[in-house]
Amino acid sequence: MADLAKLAGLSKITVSRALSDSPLVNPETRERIRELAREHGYKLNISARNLRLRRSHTVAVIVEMKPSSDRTMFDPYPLGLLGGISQELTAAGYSVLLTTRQGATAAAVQAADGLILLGQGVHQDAVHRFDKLGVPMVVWGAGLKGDSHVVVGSDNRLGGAVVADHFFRLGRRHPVFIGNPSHPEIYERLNGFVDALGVHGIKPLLMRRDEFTADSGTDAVHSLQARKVDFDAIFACSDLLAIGAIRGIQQMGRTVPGDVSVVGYDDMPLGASFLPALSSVHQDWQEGGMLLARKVLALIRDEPAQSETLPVSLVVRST
Amino acid sequence: MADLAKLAGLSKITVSRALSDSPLVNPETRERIRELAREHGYKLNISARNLRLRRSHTVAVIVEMKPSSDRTMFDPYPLGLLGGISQELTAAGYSVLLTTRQGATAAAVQAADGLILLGQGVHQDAVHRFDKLGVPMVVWGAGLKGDSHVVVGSDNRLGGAVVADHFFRLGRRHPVFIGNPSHPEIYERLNGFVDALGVHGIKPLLMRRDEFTADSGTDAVHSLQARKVDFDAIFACSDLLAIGAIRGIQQMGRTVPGDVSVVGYDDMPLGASFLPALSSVHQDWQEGGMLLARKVLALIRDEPAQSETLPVSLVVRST
DNA sequence: TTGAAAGCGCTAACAC
DNA sequence: GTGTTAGCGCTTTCAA
Repeated sequence: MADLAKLAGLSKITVSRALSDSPLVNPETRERIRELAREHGYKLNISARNLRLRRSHTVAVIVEMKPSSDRTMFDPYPLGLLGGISQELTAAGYSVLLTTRQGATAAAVQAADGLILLGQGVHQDAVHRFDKLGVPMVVWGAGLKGDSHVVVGSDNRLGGAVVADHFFRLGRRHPVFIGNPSHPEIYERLNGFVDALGVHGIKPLLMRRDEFTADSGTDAVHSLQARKVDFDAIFACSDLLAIGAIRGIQQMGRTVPGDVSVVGYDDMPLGASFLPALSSVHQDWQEGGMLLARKVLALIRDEPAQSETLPVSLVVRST
Repeated sequence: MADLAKLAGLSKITVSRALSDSPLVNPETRERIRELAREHGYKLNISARNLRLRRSHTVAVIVEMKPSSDRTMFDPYPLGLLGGISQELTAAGYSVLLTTRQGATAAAVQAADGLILLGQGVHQDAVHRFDKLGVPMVVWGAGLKGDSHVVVGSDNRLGGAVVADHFFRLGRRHPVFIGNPSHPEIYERLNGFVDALGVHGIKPLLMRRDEFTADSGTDAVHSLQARKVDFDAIFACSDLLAIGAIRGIQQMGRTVPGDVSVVGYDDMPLGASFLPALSSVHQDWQEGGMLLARKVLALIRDEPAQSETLPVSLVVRST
């Protein structure tokens, strides 16, 4: 900047103002300086600016990247979120600092102006650990009632409810839920499902399955068969589970959707091109990421921010 | 730091040395200072350090996040890479700055000490754009011969070759390749496949398919049938394609693996729990990410770094 | 083994 | 509309 100032015959501060679009500077002067900067390949020194402004202009995104079979954290899911987050933060002049839980002790993370937690609900210990940093924080997932964190997540209750409605309208009266309700998000799906069916006096059966694999889905259906359970609809809380369930149903000699309706969750590409094409609950990850970003930004600016749930939609295909 | 110095009755610089593990400082003094720092929740100001050291201690990772059907960029893939990158860079005291191509004009990205490009091969225009930044850069994908970029990628030629060997040992003599060889990585797979088969005097058929979906795989098989092609093995360059191909084969009234052997690529979770369980070429994304990170770090330190390909392995399951 | 001085590149506050 | 001064918090000389 000092060099540009010398070249332009002006002072450093005028250069600074010109480059940061300050209204204090004469438009012509500004253009001249900008041109000079371009010409000489000038680049703003972020560290110096951040030091001066006492801000890092950075938001740390802490991701659970260990692909555990326990959690649907592999899939298109995290990338969609990250895309939305990145887009929104970049537009606001903030950087996205990507870390795992282990890496979160790094000085750069501690210095972040804000924190976004992905892949762990509010219930996890991790959240409390990061609470202590005293930095604006937003969490993806399902909120706990009475919890004071800002949580953004898709409306899992609604997800359960729309599937319930769908089944009821199809005349299904013996629905089954497959999944692991000890995950808060899954628990909400189950809840929405149960409540919406309850209105019609229907009580679904819960088949608890911890793994989110196709095998696990097939196995669940085999169990139903072994227990001679009468069922005509399955709501699986992941697409892989759903696909496995369909396989199990076909092995029983029954048809989908003739004898049994099946709906999955997440609307993964594989489901759409599966045969029969899987009906599934769709969530807009990108939008979720953008919302997460906007919330941290609000908190950073000392503006209020509330938890928010995103709508989901049922994509009805052939199952 | 000045505060800590006052508290300890020492000078700023001694505090700085103590906290950065300088051998110049008395071990007892160091411990005393560290204890003090902990006690008072002292946090290093990264911007100030970076300003002084004239480094950002940041590596920008530029990801193509638009999930195009053209490329398998959704999937576990990028997260595995990102995990490896993050792990390695964090351990070296560097931060991972995540951006998209659009966001790459941000000042923070321009200030990065290094660049990692994901999701676009060396052939893309994007690479040349980033070249101009004059920052150490490493690219994921397939290299071009004669190209001077540092490229890390899995050994796609080997991937093709192991599948060829596998087919030959099974007695298959009429193999087909399904995929889009205009992608450099896919092109290499095809090449390895063709060359390894050529040794045995076998010439595979290329079924060009641009989409990496299951439908596209099914369609490819239907085309083979319509053209009355005699085939007994299919190498699909994605798992989704392979699954679609298997469906097509079954619709023809033929069996997998009885009549036709099928191998996919990427070894996605869905393939393993597909029925029949899909054989696939496995790549170690995590390791790839770590390697990418180590290469940029080397370049940043002005050490030499060469392109490198990672081995892949064929996971033989039921197809 | 410790310290004093200097300065990295930027911008807010206050003149003019 | 432009300039001067000062200082953000750190580490590399150089000196003791």
